[in-house]
Amino acid sequence: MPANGDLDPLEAFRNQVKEALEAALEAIGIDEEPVVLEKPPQGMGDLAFPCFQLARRLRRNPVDIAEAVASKIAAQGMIDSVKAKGGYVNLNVNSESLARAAISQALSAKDRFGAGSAKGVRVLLEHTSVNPTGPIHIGRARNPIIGDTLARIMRKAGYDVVTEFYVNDVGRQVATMTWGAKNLTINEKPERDKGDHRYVPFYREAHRRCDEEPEVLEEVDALLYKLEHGDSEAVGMNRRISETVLEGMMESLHQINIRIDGFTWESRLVEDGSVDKVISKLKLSDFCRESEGAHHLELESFGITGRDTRWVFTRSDGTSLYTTRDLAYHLDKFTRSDVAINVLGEDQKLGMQQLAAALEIIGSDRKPETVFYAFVSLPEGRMSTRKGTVVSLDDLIDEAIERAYEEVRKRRTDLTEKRMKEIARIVGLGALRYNIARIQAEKQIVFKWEEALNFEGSSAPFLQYAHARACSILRKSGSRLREDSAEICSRKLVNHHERELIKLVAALPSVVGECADTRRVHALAAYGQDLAGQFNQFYRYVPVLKAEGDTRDARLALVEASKWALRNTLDCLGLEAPEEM
RNA sequence: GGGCGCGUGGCCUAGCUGGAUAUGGCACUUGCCUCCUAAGCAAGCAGUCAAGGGUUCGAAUCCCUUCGCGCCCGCCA
Repeated sequence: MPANGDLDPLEAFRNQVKEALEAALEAIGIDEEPVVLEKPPQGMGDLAFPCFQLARRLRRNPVDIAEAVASKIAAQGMIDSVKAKGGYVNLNVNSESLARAAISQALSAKDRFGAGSAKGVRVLLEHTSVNPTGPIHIGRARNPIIGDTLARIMRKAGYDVVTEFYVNDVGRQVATMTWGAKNLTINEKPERDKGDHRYVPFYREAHRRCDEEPEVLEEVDALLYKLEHGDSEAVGMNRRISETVLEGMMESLHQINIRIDGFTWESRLVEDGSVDKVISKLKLSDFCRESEGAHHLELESFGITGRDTRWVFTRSDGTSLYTTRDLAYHLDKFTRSDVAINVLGEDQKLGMQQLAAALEIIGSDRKPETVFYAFVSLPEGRMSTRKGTVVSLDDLIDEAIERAYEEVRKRRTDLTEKRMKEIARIVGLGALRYNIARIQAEKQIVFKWEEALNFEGSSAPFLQYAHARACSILRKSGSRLREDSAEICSRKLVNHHERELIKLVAALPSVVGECADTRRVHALAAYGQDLAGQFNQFYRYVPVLKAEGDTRDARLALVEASKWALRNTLDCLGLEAPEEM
């Protein structure tokens, strides 16, 4: 039994099935066969044990084996029935005990329903970490959404999660921006009056001047050198500007319900000497080479391939590079966590491979885990700051709320303006997050407004609507849930719609645990859709308020349990659960 | 030149530790509001799972080749 077995009704069933299968296999003389279970297609049961592997090993017909195994399993506990079919042993869960377990847990755990027990594992989850030079655009917006959703899911599953943003305030890009802010006079107004947009015109112009005027480039280099050698004036100014930009970016993230627990400033790692320490260690390595004053590691033997297998970690003037500092950062992270996870764009894959090799070379036994995501592009191609084809997260947020407001107005005439605006915000921002979270991270996304702000079908409003419907029933019921809710549910909820809904509600803890362990956010979005869809069917076919006696009370309890399952799923996805819409 | 990832009905997508008729959604056609909010429900239409070969009793899933798309191979971050 896993630590949280008592909290997970489906897990309990799975364990009973495993035990029963092991005993049955032993009874027909088969030892040490790993029991692998799968989910059969609709209508064939709840769990299946395929006998084909076994058939090959024993040189026996899988159909016969399945029948022999099935005949040795008795219906008991949560196992309701066992049938052999075409080489599979299909098992059905006992609806009464599942209802009892799931309903009682959902009703008592409430907003904790779905949670796994504390694992005592410290997770440091780094996400977003974009350069503080300008606003976040949607090409990168997957990062905070995937990162925050994963953090929420892992927290729910019982990990101790701290999210962190690594602020790159040392490199050339930031130095370029700071140089621009200090030396240029620009009348062009930024797109928005917001910290992250403020220095964009300066940054853009400074960049252009660097390309065209060598002496500007030299000045930026000089500033970079000062920054890395602790010149207090340069460091102070750079820090102020970075902070302003960072604050603007955080405002945007707060709007989509994302808050980051901690920040590590890259400059700190330079100041406190940890970068120098890493550099000294690297220089002692057998893989280190020097060329014209710059140092690099020769990583060919670490499976790094391509035109260049060198990994440079100091420039000729002795200053460090981004990845060198990132190496120091990872060593720091390891002291504060048991598991370090990075959410990164797929362009960082080689960099992470090199980092892993460098970690090995300096004798670290730890490596970060990485969730890579592919970039979001526009129908006309890649987003480009220079071509001016970027869509900022701020634009997306505004558009989402605006479109949602139109939808609310179409449907509701009875609400106050304030209430409509509030619902529009919840629904619009939900749609935005859901549409990013629902897609497997490694798949490319071509951004289209009508998809990103979809309000029906596979979308946040679909889930939120089911939740609002549940709330509406509960609000109108005028009665309190009974103490013996779980018991009457197990007796009275007998029709197909009720039972299928219970199965999905019962699955929440397993789904959360699975998503957390595999670090896959999109699977929870898919579960949410199934759950909401099943609730909507129930809503359509099973009257609650018009039912009578125990049946009414049992159905009300199921609505309440469903409400918690929906709400907690929404919460893990970072979406708000409106009580009306 | 090399490496990594992706390629599933007109469009988006799940499944990818090999297994029973390939999951949902959008769009389209057709029903359902005197009934707990129709942002919903039901039915229909629609698939050579990029192509070819191989392994296997069995391949969307594993292996090889090819094609297409993305990303990377900086003393940038």
